[in-house]
Formats: sequence, structure tokens, C-alpha cells
Amino acid sequence: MVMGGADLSRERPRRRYSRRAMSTSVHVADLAAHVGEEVTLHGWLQGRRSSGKLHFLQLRDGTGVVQCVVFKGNVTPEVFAEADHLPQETSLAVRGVVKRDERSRLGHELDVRAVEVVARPTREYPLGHKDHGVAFLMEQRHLWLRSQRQVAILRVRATVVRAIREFFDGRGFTLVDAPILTPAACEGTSTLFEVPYFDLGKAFLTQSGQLYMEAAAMALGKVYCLGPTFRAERSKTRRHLTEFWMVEPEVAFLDLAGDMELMESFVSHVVQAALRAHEAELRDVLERDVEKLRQVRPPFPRITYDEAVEVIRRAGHPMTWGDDIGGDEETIVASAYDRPVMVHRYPAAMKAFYFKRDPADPRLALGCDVLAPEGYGEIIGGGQREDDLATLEAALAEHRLPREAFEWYLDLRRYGTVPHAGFGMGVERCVAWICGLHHVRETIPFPRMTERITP
RNA sequence: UCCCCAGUAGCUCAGCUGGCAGAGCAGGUGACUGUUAAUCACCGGGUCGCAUGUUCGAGUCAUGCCUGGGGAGCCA
Repeated sequence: MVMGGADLSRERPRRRYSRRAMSTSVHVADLAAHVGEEVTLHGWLQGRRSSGKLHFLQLRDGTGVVQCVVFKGNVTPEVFAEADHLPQETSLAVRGVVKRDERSRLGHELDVRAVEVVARPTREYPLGHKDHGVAFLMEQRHLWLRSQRQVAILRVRATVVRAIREFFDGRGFTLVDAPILTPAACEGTSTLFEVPYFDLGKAFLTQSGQLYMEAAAMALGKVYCLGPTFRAERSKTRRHLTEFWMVEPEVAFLDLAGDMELMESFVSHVVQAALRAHEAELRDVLERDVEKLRQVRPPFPRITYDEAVEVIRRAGHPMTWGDDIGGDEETIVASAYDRPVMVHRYPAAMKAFYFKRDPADPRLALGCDVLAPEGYGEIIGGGQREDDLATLEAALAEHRLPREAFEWYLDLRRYGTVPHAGFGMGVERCVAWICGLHHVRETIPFPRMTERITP
């Protein structure tokens, strides 16, 4: 793709430093193929240093950063003088000869012949090259995205989403989009965002597409959805957002064991795809220990909830059967392994109404969570669904859920019910883990949190 | 909803037992032909989050409020 700046500048009246018509427009990432040639780069001035007869311009174009060397003898006096006073984030077209240079981190740099200013900043750029606090960076999120680190994260995120689609599309799954406006909660109404909905009263922003995927699985067999999800919980932790993306596959005629195999091959596919595409960025920009990611291959360890409780107790952490595995407990369990651990068969009382009970022990639900290593916690939750009509009706009543809202869902058990299972994975938690980030807010371009909705 | 912490220059922070508002970076001017967060010299830059109170005197102490950060619960 030719960048917009190139086309724009072509339409402009000729400026003082007009480009030579023969100079090729290229991207920083492709410079190695143009050594010795005269080319034009379009980008933004990330930084500048001067040393008498030399100015060093760091130019970022979205594909990389290259140092452009402006030598006094190679350009007009006007260009040389202006190059010393260009503010950070000036948008530029720079023409010059690509030269190999050992002193450059890229291995080559641009020997500048002409500099054309596309636009000068009208104010001083707020983000310097020194440290900034989190609050300030979040306020400047629209500009923070330009940093090398944020660019790397967004690229990994894009690859993760592509890998998710590749995985399911390549296995006969059909993409089915779940609605975002829904009439009721999956598990009660306390955690949902409300929106007014014409004469029908209130609607809610979806908390999960799962129930709809169950309906779609009865039509198409293997389905998945991938879209935004909303939780109105006042969660203030590094693992929570109020708006996040979730992928939710659902498969007819699948039991818990099959579901767990699907989770395992899915997670390793996504991690390996991200590693293959971004190993250098993960290691050099994000300082991720890529060897830990390389280990993320099947088989993942499988332990029951009962065994997890034992592991936690042996680690000296008091816990009674029936308690949820919280953040600290997750870390204890996950740190016992070098790859994600699958914890299955939780007490039914702490799980949602739609989980199928374990026929071997009715106290247990046929659910499974995948805990990422290195303290990243739960990235997947899922399991086998209750397929028996009477049992599901009883579960609805136990959870005090409004029966009418779930009549359509009960229909799925009235007309040709089958064993089925699925799961949901949080895209941001997965990306945070792969990138080795402290907080999920960096994994989404414009995070939505309880105390922040701008920019 | 609960617990903890912070708010001082554009940014990151220091400011002791209450006594003239500070530094680094960024910005401006200049020097330097290889800088990598360049260096060096000089210059400009303040509603100390807001309000009330205590005091001869408050950035500093007290109370309330606001804004943000970290964590818990809940979850992905």
C-alpha cells in the first residue's frame, strides 16, 4: 500500500524542496532491498540529535524506525537549517540514498538529499522520550499508540485474532455473530450495562454469546463467535476491562474431554502463531522470554478441582473444598507447571446454571478453566452444557432466573437435544500473557475501564 | 462495594521538625562531522488537585470533597 502522505504530497503545489520524480517511495521495513538507491520515505519525526554539520533524524513510518543523516554538504542551507529545528512528530517526506552502516541498529540508514515537511505540529508533542506515569499515558492513549512498544503489542493482537480465525475456519467451524444487544443476562442482571430500547423497555450489552452459540451449534454443528463483550462490574484489577473481546466456540456432540482437547490445541496454535510472526518484537521490544512461549504445546497438564485444592493446601495456603480458586490460588496452581494447566470438574454450586453435572459425582460440574502460566491466570472458561430439559429447568429455578427469558434456550433441549460443549477465551488476557504485559489495558487500542472512557 | 497509596513546572519527581518554590527531562538560543535517552553553555517556565480550618506564617498539619493509581470480590 502506498501511504496517504505520498498521494497527498503529489497533489500539492510544488514546494521549496520538491522531490525528484524518479525517487521511489518505500517503507522502512523494505529498506534492505534498496541499498545504494535513492528513495523517499514518508513518516513522522520520532527524535532528533545534532552534531554541528550533521543532523540525525529518527523517522518512524509504521513499519519501522530509521535514522536519516542530514549532512550539511548534501542539502541546501535552508534544508539544513530547518532540519535542526523540526519538532517531534513532524510529518515528513525524506528523500535520500540508502546506505549500509554498521553504526545503525537497523544495519542501514538514509543519507538525506531533501526533506519536505508535510505538516508541522501546532503544539509541543506531549510524550517525551523519558518515563511517563500510567495515568498520563492513558490520557494520551491516542498518541501513546505511536510508541514502538504499543505498535508491537497491537501487531501481536492482530496476529492473535487472525490465528483464532485460522484455527476455527480450518477445522470446519462456521463463524456466527452473536448479538450485542440482548434482552436478559446469562447469569443474572447485576453485571450488565443497560440501554433504553424503544417501547420494549431495557436492553443490555452482551455479557457472552454462548447461549446463542448453543442455538447455532444445533444448526451448524461447529460454530464460533468473536466480538466485544461488556461487563458492568466495578473490577479494578490488571486483568479486567469493562469492554473486551471474547472468542466462543460451541460444538454439538462434544463432551468435556473433547472440549479440553479443543482448548489445548487452540491455545497452542494461537501462541505458536504469535511467536512465529513476532519473535523478534516479543524478545527485543517487549522483552518477553520467548522460550516460555515455545513450551506452550500439547499436552497441557490436566488436574481436577480436588487436586488443585490439594496443590494449594500443600503450598501452605488454607483453602476449603467449595471455595473458588482466586487470583493468589491460580498463581500457586499455574506456577507448578511450565505450560497452561487445565483445571476441571469444579463444584457445581460455584458455576453457572447451564453446566452439566458430572454423572460420576453430582456435586461437580463438567467445567474446565485454562490457567496461563507466570501468574496470568484464567484465560479460558468453558465446559459441557446441560442437555437434559428437566435438569436445566431445575437449575434455572435454583439460580432464581426468569424462566420466560430462557424459553427459547429450553427449546434447544426440547427439539433434538444433544451433548455439546464449548468455551470462551478473553482475547486481551491471552495477548497480555503472550506479550508478557503487566496489565490488559495495553492490549486493546482504547481500553474501557471503570474510571476511564476517554479517549 | 471494600481496603491501601498518590496528586508540586508540559513530563518524572524532590521538598526533612510549618519559615524565600527546586532538580532532571522537554521547550528556546548558541557550540560541535557520527549522535544512539548525545554532550556543553545560557534563557523562559508554578492556581503546590479543590475547599475550609489551625497558625504570626501552610506545599508541609487537620477535616471534607474531587481526580487518578494499586489490590480484593466478580470474572475472560
